Amino acid sequence: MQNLLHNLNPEQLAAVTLPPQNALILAGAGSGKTRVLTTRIAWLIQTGQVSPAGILAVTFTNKAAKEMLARLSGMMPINTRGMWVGTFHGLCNRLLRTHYRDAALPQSFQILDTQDQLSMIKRLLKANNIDDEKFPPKTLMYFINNNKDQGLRASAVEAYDAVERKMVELYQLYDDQCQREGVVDFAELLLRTYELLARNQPLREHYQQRFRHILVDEFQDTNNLQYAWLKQIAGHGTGRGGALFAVGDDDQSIYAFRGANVGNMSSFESEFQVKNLIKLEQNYRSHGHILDAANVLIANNSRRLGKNLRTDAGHGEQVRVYEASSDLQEAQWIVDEAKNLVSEGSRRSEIAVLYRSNAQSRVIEHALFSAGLPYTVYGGLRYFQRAEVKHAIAYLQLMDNPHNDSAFLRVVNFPTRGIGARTLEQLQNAAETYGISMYAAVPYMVGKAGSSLSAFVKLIEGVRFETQQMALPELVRITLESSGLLQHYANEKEGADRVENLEQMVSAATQFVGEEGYGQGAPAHLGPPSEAQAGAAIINADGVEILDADAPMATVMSPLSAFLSHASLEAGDNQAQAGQDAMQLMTVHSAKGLEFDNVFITGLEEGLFPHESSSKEDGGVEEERRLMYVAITRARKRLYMCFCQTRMLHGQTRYNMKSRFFDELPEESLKWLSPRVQSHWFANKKATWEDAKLTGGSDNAVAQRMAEKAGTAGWRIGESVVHGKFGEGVIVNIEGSGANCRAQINFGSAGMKVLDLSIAKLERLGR
DNA sequence: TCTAGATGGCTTTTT
DNA sequence: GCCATCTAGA
Repeated sequence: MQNLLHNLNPEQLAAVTLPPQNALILAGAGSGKTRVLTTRIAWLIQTGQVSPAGILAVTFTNKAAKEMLARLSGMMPINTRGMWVGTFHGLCNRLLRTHYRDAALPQSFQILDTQDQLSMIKRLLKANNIDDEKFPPKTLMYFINNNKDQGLRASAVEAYDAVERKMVELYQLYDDQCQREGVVDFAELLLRTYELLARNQPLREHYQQRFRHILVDEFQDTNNLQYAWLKQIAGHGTGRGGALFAVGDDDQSIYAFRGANVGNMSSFESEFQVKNLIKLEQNYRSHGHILDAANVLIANNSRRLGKNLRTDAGHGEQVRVYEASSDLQEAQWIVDEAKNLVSEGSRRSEIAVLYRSNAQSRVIEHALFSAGLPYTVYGGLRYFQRAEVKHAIAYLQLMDNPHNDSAFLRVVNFPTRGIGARTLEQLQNAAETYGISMYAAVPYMVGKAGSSLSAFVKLIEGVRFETQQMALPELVRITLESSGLLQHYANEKEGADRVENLEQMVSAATQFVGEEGYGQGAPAHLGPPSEAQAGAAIINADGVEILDADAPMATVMSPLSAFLSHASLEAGDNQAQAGQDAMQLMTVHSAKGLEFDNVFITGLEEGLFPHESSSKEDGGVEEERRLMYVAITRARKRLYMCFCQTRMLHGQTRYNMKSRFFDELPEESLKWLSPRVQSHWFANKKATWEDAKLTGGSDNAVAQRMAEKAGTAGWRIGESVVHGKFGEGVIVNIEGSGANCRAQINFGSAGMKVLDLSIAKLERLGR
């Protein structure tokens, strides 16, 4: 116990040892949030306040769940079994598998990932002859998901015009189709569980009584449905529910675009009458200047719960700021600085390059590659999303649930078996006529089309039969061979990687079977034990027998079903060579939760960061500012920020102003590495900053002489200017010469203006 | 059925 | 400028 609580600061200690009541912990970046969460759980158990079975800990990502479990088992001698630690989706999956009948799902229901969902919607639109120009599949998908995230079924959605009414209609058709196929999308996992518990009182009360302590990580990222789910399981308003311990940071809320509602934090505070609010403001990560920058920046946001980070680490170095003439030069500068860092003894893996959007990585990657600096880019295709792996998964899905039309369509003609579009169209019509799956509709097909289709069905049935008694890895191997997938890719010229990925599936299955507690030899197909065997049967006060979803997954679902869930819910790693000491390239979003000694924040330009589309949305700029806050607080020792005058974007050269966030940072914490007058026009003339110095005179003067020669009244494209009315801007283009010279100037928030250079009162922005 | 060429779109991301 | 997706034609 002493050991457990030792080294906690007073706020952390207070949070860990709070009485068993609802609590909100405002945990700033680098304040030891995960530590508090896990120590709280360990403390509750070790003081005998709760048994492991009374703990429910919810996270958003599998990574966070795993980390929590790892830390817990390192902290406690007792094992973590019986404790529920997982993602919202993972926990819901477990509940639905156990109570599949009450949830009106087939036992082997399958989970659609985003790709599957979209292709399903496309199919739906086609089948109903809907113009997909008028109803873009993606729009419909967002519509459906957003409504589910709000807890709204099609029947509950209010439509105000014809288009919306149609969308609602399609939403209903989509749900019907999912139900027929026995598949659920991600949002459905949550909504279905919520509805299950709402409808089923004994079940609801059972879980409410069981979970005495519910702990939630990254609470600011919850959407409305997730919050409702938590309220339900915590028995809000019943007077006998468990205590909800929510940990979050409103300043790090960066997922509003996918439905997260920071407002849930204050709703929680008022609705649960939270008396225990603790702020963790002691930062153990960053040096002073970095923290000052973060604090001063985020203070520009209104509607904060209010929090200020402090450190004992001392000021450290200033934030280094660099203005490049072009994105190419920005990348080169990063290379140079990174080389310096490495030669000063930094590990490459302690250097992170952050950007707002993925498109920015290309130029940087190119520069790093040319310089021979090893790097890894986060955010590529995940293992289970690769086409060949998805194909293999589809075959496995058909073994487990042949009525999954998405899986059927994906592989019915892959590798090609002479089953063309027309055949499938007919099959689809038949399926629709009889209200059955495409697989089930095959016997209704006649002629040549019919025979090639039945051959496919025979293939699936054959493999299913052949593997009846086999363990999962063996089943996977047989499937890969019998389906012809391995052959197909082996024959392809560039198929070696794909073959390797497919073969990796066998080891993935082996590993999975071991980790999930299935016997290595357990038959993959064997149905789960009867409900009486699975978990402990519980008799509630009304004499109703309830099965608790407590049993290990092995008793709730077959190895094959479990493996398929795993493939959907945990798309796998996307990190390349993990072993190598490589620089880390990623978006600011994916950097959340990570920390590095050295961090570059790149592309700090108006329109890019803050992103231009954010200014249209309500509160968009505040979210961008939080994103910037997240970026800054990733750095431990050294932070770099950079931007450029010229950038290639969408195939066009753009001239952006430096980000407004620079004006919101404390000047004394910044160190400008470059004067502000270098223009891209120079760069185009292959004149570098050094050249300008050599040619003599002040740099400004040189630039001006060159501009005057060009007859642009001394002004250059790319130059930063100040206008009395419009403020700071960047010259984007100059037309005409002499007295008729007019300039197009991007004034950022004041918009784009065309000004007559002989009339407009402009001043040069120097530094 | 396969391939080349045209088209469109383009912020962020986990499950 | 790049990528995924669609379409026309061999």
